[in-house]
Amino acid sequence: MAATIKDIAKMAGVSPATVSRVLSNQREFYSEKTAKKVRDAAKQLGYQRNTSAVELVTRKSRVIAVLVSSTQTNFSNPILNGIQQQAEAHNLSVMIIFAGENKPEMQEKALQTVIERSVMGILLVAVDLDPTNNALLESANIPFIFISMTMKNANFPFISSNDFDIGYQATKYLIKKGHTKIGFAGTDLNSFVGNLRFEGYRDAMRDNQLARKAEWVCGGHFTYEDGLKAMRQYGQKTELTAVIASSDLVGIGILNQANQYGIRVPGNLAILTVDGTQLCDIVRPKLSSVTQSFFEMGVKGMDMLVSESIKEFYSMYTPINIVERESV
Amino acid sequence: MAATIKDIAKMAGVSPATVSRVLSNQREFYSEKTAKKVRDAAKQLGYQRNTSAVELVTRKSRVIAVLVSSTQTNFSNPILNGIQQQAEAHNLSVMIIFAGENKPEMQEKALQTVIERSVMGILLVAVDLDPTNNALLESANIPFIFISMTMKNANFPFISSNDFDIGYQATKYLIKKGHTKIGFAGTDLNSFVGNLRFEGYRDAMRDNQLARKAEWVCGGHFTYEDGLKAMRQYGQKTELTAVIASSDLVGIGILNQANQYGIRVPGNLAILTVDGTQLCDIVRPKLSSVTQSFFEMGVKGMDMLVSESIKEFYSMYTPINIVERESV
DNA sequence: AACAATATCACAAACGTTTGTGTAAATGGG
DNA sequence: CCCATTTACACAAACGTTTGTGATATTGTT
Repeated sequence: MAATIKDIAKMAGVSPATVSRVLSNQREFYSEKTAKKVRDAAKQLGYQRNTSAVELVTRKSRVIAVLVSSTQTNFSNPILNGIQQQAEAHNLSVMIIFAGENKPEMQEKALQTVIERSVMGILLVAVDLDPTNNALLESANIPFIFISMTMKNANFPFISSNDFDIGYQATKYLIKKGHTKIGFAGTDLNSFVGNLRFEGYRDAMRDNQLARKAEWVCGGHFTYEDGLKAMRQYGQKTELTAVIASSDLVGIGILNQANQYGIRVPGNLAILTVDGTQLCDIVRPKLSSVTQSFFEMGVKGMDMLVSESIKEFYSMYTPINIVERESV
Repeated sequence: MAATIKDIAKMAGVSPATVSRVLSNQREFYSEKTAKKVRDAAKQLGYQRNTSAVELVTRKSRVIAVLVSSTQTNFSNPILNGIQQQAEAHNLSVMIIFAGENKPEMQEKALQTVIERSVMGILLVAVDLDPTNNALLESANIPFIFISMTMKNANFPFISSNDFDIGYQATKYLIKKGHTKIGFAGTDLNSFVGNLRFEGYRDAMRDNQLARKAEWVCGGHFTYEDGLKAMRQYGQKTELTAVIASSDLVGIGILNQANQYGIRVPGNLAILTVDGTQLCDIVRPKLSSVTQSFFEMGVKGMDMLVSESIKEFYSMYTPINIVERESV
């Protein structure tokens, strides 16, 4: 049905080889006169190149696969926007695949599909890859980078915030504001990033000679409900004067539950959230945050993937900065 | 580098044809004995099929392209989740491409890339296709469906809420609650959906013998800032007792600006938003909404695309329902 | 035991490109 | 005007599959 390169060749009276070279602008192979004939014929036939054929023969594709964990934290959007922007700049296509909620089998299936397509690179956004899939990812010989997720297995390249630093800076900031009893809510200490942040929190407390209590830290997975739950665990008469929320949504959960308890924010309780998305600006009081550079993660991730230098497993941190709003 | 079907054939001592048929389970073509040899060899070689080659020869692909307008309204996530769920059910891959902020050239480029890939179907999520691209979309002979966007050009199949009904039901609901002076904020009346919703609003007012004023309706594009702006336009001493917000974010903008004016919600001003995402639940007061079935749109869209019956341009509405929370 | 029917497999063409190489025509220098 | 160089193009192989058809071996029927 669709027109092929041969149809164009016939119409223009040249060989398919010439058509191919004209259409991909290999200047030293054709004269302008035949080039025009070819281009006219192509337009007239409504030619669209067949990407499968191209990728088959060239043995590489111009698509970047993005695996994103479907645990819907809202920060994946700015990351994807960054990725998309750079993809356009490099004239690449982006294939986004939801890798499920970090279930090993779903991850494996997602990996299979992208490897079959022999994509030119893989970006893993916020996916906590199960160790059983490590081998599969490596065996494909496709460059990959983790975004917004650092791995215990330090051999994998990543672009992310420094999670230890997030915990440390957040705590230090609150201490500087005069707080001594500081909660830590909404993240699973068994997860790698959760643990890193906690260590930052712990060290900052220690470095300032502040005691901690086990009940000040609450688990969770970055959700709004985790925030509500954390505040309920702290209770109406909590001794805490400040709390670090693992995400904006957690922060909002804490805020709402605190208000319900009659605890005023920031009067009775300061809240500092991690992420700093638009959500911080649309609630009242606006939430102060440790803001991550999500858009930049996407940009840098894509850039690193197309650069040749990823051969040596190179990782980097994107900056974090504390944005003061109204909640501390 | 990577193992091919021929390598397997050699190792198993059979022909490539047999390997192909074993691997794709064409039962009537091989014995279990050779099948086992083939499968063992495949596993041992770490075989991954080459999708390009498959698609080239079969002349069809198992990927659905999703074009999504990057005007980041937050409702695209549930739609994408619905799409993704059904894609898995049908064993399809999903390729997501951001089509820019409804700029004609970006739309064209996005369309080109998916057509080149000869995807098996195209889902256009919230993209307001420029008429200049209509021909391109149609010429590709690839089934497509618009999601959450109805077109003036009625010949294109879509899945969406009934926007007239959204306007009508929202207005009717507020009238039933005793309101007579009702604002309409955050949508561009020149857009097709904006206009439809406005007509619903207008007709509901008329059907209830209520007068309207031009200054009660404010334009915009569903953003938080549009909400702030609308409320500022209404002013601190507005006569309005209720307002319909074109999105949750617009509703929150109105809410925050109203609070700043000392206008109490819902005491002095009722707010009814359109969309009904999680945002409605995390602000205080919680926002009542005309809730759309976004997830279902994704599910139905994918289902329609794979069903054969889309040949005749079939469109459908997904249900809307009013969820009462605390803002009216 | 002979023949038909079936099961199992191999051959080879085809999908639409890209690209190395061969070759005829055009150009240039002297 | 002759030979060397360059320009402009065509030929054909290759990429990794799928699939129609033909060939051989196996089974079944009488």
